[in-house]
Amino acid sequence: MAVQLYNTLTRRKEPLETLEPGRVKMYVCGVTVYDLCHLGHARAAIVFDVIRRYLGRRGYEVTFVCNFTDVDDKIIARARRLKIPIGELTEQFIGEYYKDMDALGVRRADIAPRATAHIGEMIEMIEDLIEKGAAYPGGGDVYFDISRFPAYGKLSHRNLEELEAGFRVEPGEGKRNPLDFALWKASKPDEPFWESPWGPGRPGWHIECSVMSSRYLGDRFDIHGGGEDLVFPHHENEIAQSEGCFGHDWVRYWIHNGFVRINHEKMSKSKGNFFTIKSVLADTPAEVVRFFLLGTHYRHPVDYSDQVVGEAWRGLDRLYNLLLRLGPSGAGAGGEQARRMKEEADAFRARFAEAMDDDFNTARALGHLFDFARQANSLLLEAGGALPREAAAPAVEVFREVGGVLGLFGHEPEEWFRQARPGAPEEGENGQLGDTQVEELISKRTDARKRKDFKEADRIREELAEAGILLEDGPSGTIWKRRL
RNA sequence: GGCGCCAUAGCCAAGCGGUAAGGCAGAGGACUGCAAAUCCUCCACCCCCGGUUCAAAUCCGGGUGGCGCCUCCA
Repeated sequence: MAVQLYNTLTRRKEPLETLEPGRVKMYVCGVTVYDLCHLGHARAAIVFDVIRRYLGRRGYEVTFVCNFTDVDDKIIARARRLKIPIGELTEQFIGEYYKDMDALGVRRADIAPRATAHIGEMIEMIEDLIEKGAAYPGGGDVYFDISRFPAYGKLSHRNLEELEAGFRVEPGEGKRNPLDFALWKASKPDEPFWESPWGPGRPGWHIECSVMSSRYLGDRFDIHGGGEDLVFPHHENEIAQSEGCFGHDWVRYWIHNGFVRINHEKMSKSKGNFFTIKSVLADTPAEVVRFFLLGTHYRHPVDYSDQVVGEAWRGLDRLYNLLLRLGPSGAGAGGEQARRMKEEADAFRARFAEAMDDDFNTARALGHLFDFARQANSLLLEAGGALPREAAAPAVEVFREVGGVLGLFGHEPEEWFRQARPGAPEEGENGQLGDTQVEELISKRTDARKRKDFKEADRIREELAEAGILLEDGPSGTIWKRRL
């Protein structure tokens, strides 16, 4: 059974049939680097990161291209305000982008091209479009001629009449038709520019993706992705340019992710209702963010709130707790449990694949993961709380596998539970204890428990509790977690 | 105004014609020196009204309520 994926172009799920067997070429629109990234960028990055990882796991050789838009109005405006060259500004925010995405566990693209490094090719493509009669210069600008591309609107499923009806006419532009869009913009005084056959200027936004994708993936490729706000006009325009230039169908599958919302509204710069990735990661582990985001299907909106993230965190804890329990090797004869653990792990592996094959349904996949966790916990219980290493191995292994796809379970479970929780005493504050202090107290308590001095044992438990440390006595000793 | 998406338990969420996954929270029970963790049990007639069908949360029509795109936006 092939991977099924929802194609914005056809509004249907379709089986993935790649141009070349066993290979997937995908291009995802990256960010405009003039400011810090927010959670909306994080979702897009994580969604396509997971898609890419899954296809890789599924046996495809994936080539993943994700660009940086490093010249545009906002970049120019901001650089001017800061009185620095745009290159300095974009360099800085590309750096911040990588810090954020690395922190979120987003694997880097195979190729991350920058618009300004492909200006010459953009000019060539624009010239080509002019030659083909699909574009025309006007007053130092160059526009794409919508009337020459009858299929315009096929991605966003609109027709020209509808579009014209709602279009806001912008004055002072040399367009023949209000829907025509700029391929090249003449530069104003004091703006950065590149020389071109039409005079000094800079590329329009859309042309860069057509140029860079074809440069690295060829003039046809399999998957093009981005946030759903890019469907119109950005991706529609890309199609017009590319198909107008190449003279054939361009991209096979269009994938768009839904928005992150705050109080039911789209998170966006202009609304000002955004959280930067940095601010979120200041008090939430990256894996919690991933887990939270992957708990909703990628095409649906997700509402972000402290409450919901807290719930996700506790859910992830449950999974990590299983990993914790699978760690220490128990003595017991785990033959029967070992056999069943293997069965459960295999069954889960199959269900996970089934869910992911169905339009990358991570939410359903996580549901199966919790089912599996319950089964594994039951087996652990039957075995007296711990299993021999060989018996636990299939479970640990399948966790590794799905973790590798989802970008989860990258921590040692002990370490996971020892990270600071929000509201816990701050480092250096009264009551905050270091790991070694905690462990000393635990060993004192263990001695006390051996003497059946439960009063002293409970006193130590209480002391640690006040410092935000939770103790759990298990078959293989006492473990501790940092808790509120 | 045009086009489109969504509406499932206290909260989040899957579901794509065959009689409601999963998580969080809550209740009861088991286990435990205590506790936590874990396990078991319980907790939804799927926004409303019509229609199609042997059968609808799922399809069609009409409401109501959210949201998005049409302008830079992941």
